[in-house]
Parts: sequence; C-alpha cells; structure tokens
Amino acid sequence: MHSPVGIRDVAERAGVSPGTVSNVLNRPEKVSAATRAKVEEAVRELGFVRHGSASTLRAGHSKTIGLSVIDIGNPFFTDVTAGVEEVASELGYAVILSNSAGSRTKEERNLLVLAEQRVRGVLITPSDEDPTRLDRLRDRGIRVVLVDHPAHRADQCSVAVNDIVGGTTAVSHLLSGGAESIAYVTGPLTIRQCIDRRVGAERALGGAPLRVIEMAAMTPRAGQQAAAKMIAEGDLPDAIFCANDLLALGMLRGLTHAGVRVPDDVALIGYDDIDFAAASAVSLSSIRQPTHQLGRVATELLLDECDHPDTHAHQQIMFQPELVIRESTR
Amino acid sequence: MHSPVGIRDVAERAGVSPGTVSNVLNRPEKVSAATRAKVEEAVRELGFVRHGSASTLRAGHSKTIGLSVIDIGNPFFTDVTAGVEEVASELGYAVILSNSAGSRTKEERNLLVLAEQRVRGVLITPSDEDPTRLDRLRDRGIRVVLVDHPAHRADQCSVAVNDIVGGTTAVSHLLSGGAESIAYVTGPLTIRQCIDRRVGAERALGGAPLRVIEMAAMTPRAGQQAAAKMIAEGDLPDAIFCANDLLALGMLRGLTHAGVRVPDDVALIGYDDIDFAAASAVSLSSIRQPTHQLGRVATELLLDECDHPDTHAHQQIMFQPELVIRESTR
DNA sequence: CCACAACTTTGAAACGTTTTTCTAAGTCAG
DNA sequence: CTGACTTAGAAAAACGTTTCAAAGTTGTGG
Repeated sequence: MHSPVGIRDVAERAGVSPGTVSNVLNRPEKVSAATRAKVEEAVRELGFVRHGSASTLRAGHSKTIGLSVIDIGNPFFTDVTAGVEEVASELGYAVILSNSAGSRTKEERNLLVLAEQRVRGVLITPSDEDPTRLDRLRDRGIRVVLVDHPAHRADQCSVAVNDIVGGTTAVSHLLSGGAESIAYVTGPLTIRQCIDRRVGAERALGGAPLRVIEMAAMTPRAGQQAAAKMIAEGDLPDAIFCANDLLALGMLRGLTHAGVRVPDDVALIGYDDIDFAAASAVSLSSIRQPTHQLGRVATELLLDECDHPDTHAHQQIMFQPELVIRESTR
Repeated sequence: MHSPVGIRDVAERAGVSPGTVSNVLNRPEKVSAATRAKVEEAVRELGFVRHGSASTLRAGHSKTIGLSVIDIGNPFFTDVTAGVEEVASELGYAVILSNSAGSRTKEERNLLVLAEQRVRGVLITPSDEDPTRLDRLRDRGIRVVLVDHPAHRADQCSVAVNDIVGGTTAVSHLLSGGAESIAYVTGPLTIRQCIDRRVGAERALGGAPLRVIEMAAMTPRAGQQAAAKMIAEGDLPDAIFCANDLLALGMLRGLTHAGVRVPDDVALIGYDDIDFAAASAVSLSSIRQPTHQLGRVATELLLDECDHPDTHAHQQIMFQPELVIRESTR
C-alpha cells in the first residue's frame, strides 16, 4: 500500500504550486497549455486521485446525490434507479441509494445519513404527503426533486406520470373491446397512485358502476387471492383492470387455474408494463410508464438546479402513460 | 436557510470544548453522563448534523461503501442490493451504487468515482476475471469483497453460490422425474455462472449427452427464440434446464404457444427463483439462490473487515443452492 | 492533609483540498 | 521606452472535524 499521494505531491513533481494543480483539475482553461500538460503528466505518473472529502469540505458542495425509493425490489423503481444512475454517472456524480421500504422512520434515518454526507441534492419518492422533512432538507441547502409524485409548490421540481389518464386509458380500452362490466383490483387506497388510477377508471365509465376490490399488497400473491375471491363469489366481470402488473400476473395465474380463459372469458389489463408482462404465458396488456425516462429526467432537473442555480427554472413535469396491447385483451 | 451549525456552535451552547462534543459523538463512554446530556441537548436544540466530509478528511476513513453490480435491472442483483442496503443502513453506512452494465470501461470509471469518494470498501461482482483494478483499489486501502464470484486468493473475502451443485441438482431432479433426453439452454458460455451450471448438469448425467443451446442474451425474448428454434428443428427433449428464470419464462411461453404442454410434454426448470417464477401461468420450478442473504453476508464481511481489521478473518463463503419444485416439473 | 491514581476535559494542530489575494512577467499603444 | 493593462502562477488562509498530549478535577489510602 503506497502512501497516499496528494495534490502537493503532484505539484512538486510538476514543479508548480498546489493551487495550479487545483486549477488544472477544476478550471483547465485558466491554465496555460504547457503547464497543464506537465501537471496532467504528473497526475498520471503518480496515480493521483482527488480526495473527494477534502474537496467537498473546502468547496462547500459535493459530487453526490441521494436517491430515496420506497421499494427497491419493485421493477418500477429498479428501472427508475437505472435511469438515475446512468445520468449521474455520465456527469461524474455518485448516487447514494437508500430504500425506505415503506417505513417512515427508515426514510427519516436515511435522509439524515444523506444530510451528513452533504449530498448535493436528493431524488425522492416520498412515502407520505407530509412535506416537513423535505422542507428541512431544503433549509439545509439540499435540493429536492420529487419522483413519481407531483409537486404541490411552484418552487419545487417534480417528475410524475399522469395516473388518472392511465386509468382512463386502461378502462377505455377494455370498453372498446366490448366489456360491459369491469372490476378494478387495487392495492391500498391510501396510495396516491391507486386512488388516481381509480378516478381515471371511473371517469372512463362515465357513471357506470366500477367494482373495486382492494387488496392489502400489490404482489402476485395478492392478485391470485383476488382471483380466488372473485371466482368464489361466482360473478366474474367481462374485464379486469389491475393497479399494477404484479397484481395482474397473479390474477392471470388464478384465473387460468380455475379454467377461466383470458382473454376469451375475461379480458385483463395491468399497469407499469414491467418486463415480465410480455413474458407471461398469455402476454399481458398494460399501461406503460416511461420509468427509465422518469429517472433520467428527474436527475437532469436536479443536476441542472445544482450546477446552474441562477438560470434554473423549476418544472413540474407530467408524463403521459401509454397503452400496450397484448394477448390478454385481444 | 439558516446558517450551518458546526460542532463549535454546539460546544459553545453546551459550555464545553469542541473536542468534548466530538467525543460525545464518537466515543460517548469517554464522557461523563452529565456533560453528555448537556451536549446532546445542545445538538437537538441547534439541529446539528455532523459534516461527513470534514469527519472523513480528518479521521481518514468514511462511512460509505461502494456497490458495483453488472446489471441493476436483473432481479438477482436487485435482491442482492436490497440485502446490502439493509445491513449498511443498520450500521449507519451509506451505499454508493454503480452499475457497470456489463461494460468494462464503465466499471472502471465507476471505481474511480468510488476511489475519489474514499469509500471504506467496495462490494463488487466483477465483470471479468482480470484482478488488476481490484488490486489497485486494495493498494489504496479500499477493502474489496467479491459478490457472486469466488475469490482466488486467501487474503480476500468473497461470497458466492455453488453453481456446479446447482446444475447438478437441477438435472438430477429432471432425471428423477423420468426424463431421458435433456437440453441446457444457456447464455454466453463466457460467463462463469453459465459454464459452472453446465458442468454441474453434465456431472448429473454422468456421461450421457447434454444438448446445449447457447443464446446471446439471458432474457425472456432469448428464451422464446430458443423454444422456436427447438420446435422448428422438430425434436424436443423430455426436459429443459434453463440457465436462468428469464430464459425459462421465455421458453415456457414459446412452448405453450406452440401447443407443447408443460410439464406433460416437456418438463422445465429455471435458475434463480425470481419472484415471477412462482407467478407464471404454469409456475416454474427453479434453483433458488439466497440472493438477499448474499448481499447481507457480503456487507457484514466487508464492514467487519473495515471496523475490526485486527480480528477479521478473511472468508470465502460458498452458499448452496436449493431446489424449488413447482408445476413445471410435476 | 498529602500524594497519587483515575477519570474528564481542554486546546491546538492537522487532514487535503479550494479560493482569494497578490506578485511577477508579458504585451501593447503611444 | 514608459506606463497601463493582461495573464500565469504562487502563497496562504480557510473549510469543520478528530486526535492527542497536557491540564484539570475528583476520589482514595496512608
């Protein structure tokens, strides 16, 4: 283990002052081509790597951002994360990942760790509507961009997808396929996304009744239970709209097992268009959200806000979801 | 935005010296209960948050670790990541996530960023066998633990799952179900995991021939293509072993579409036991790897190495995979 | 009542950068 | 050739912690 090489070692080797090395590193245009070359040479020879903490301490800002998601196991968030990592990495930022796992205390603890690390900004899918923790971050000078959650304030960036439109699109599609009775299988109706998708569904029905089946979780298992319940109760609708693909996949499995044919007996549509939607035995129609894009754009907004605070204009971006038709609604 | 409150503000408020505040923060047992209480009170009143960079700079080590994975979109790595995040968060460490996306240059760039951040250690699933970049990290005093890759050296921790045993288990299970001809559908045979699983499969066959179908990717799409190819060629085996569940799901779909019944006509088994294996129309038998555990243990090893370097004993841990029987091989 | 040990607390230096101020050396017009 | 102006680089002062030797405090036994 060779002793750590610092900016002064580089300076000595190149025959310049430490300040000049710093300039080469941070504002190369301020330095003449000749000395720049000398310094770069020295950096290479000595294998110098800048000490991020020292840099952060003195400069007052770091090259890291925080990402706080609700469930890292959900393909939706995984895709978002991939998009975030991509952009951050391109711009030389490191991403600190934290998973609130739906727990508010864990989220709070994670945000504290992020504050200690003096991250430049935070991308967060908040686990509830309470804005005080985020305000506290902002007070500390940490920028915040909301992900998959529209901002309520104009001085705040956010990136989301219109879930009401998504609900409407899904149900309209089912109606246009000839369905007359429709059921909505959803997760907890405390979750904004579930509520909005329901509102959209009802809007499409224009007053006709929507049978709502609320499950505690949004997993394949829950979907299968919902299927069992509907079959036991004996009256299947013409079509089923599930609030996410995990539910829909479980539902598909439950129906198929009971001898119900999809889409002949019952049409089925999910939400999110995760990779596995296309891969199931009867491929699943779904509402696609630009997840990867969501992560990319959120990160671009955040880093723009950090790097160009004067020209930055806050934006609340709302993407539109997209209908993907597959076998389950043909 | 209130002006940043530092350790000296806290000291002043509590009527002690900055050194004492630092002691309360880092070695509470060195401080009398009375002053500790005073200091903690002051911390709370002022909303003090320690400046991680300053701390890292002075103390010489940080409270962050790096995690470098090959494909953040693959549920296998997602599960590992969740385990890592869990343990790190419990112990107050932040996790910097980087995704090499299979590209060696990207991996290299990411490792540089991690080195700049002076992470305490790195968890990495290396994208190839070349050990020089890892040696370079170790030279810098950054501990390295290999994930899903057995270490070749004794002074190095690693956590992996025995893929040879997994291959043997899968094929033995197929044989015990009465299969006589078996095909192995795999990703590129440059990938260690694919090779090992094949070796295990051949071991189970004890000399009997194994038909190997090598695909360029390990995705549902590739699995479906493999199915189409086998059906076109006209001779289906009794059973198929796929090198991961994504391939197997695609295979299942391809077979079902061609009217081949699983498991009646062909038995099918995958690998990884991702969540969706249980959720498909014909639930998929698979080889389960303790993915979450993999992440947890790797992190525990790394942090033990960091926090107790004198008592730490390097370990190469090899987990055993587990057979999960579902409908596709009944 | 003193010497000594055990325990607390202090104060200043140091960690490796960035930033700001300042000097020296060019450059150019008159 | 001078003086104003520009530019490149040097020197030193921060940034907010931790550390460590030293000083201070308390308690104990003789």
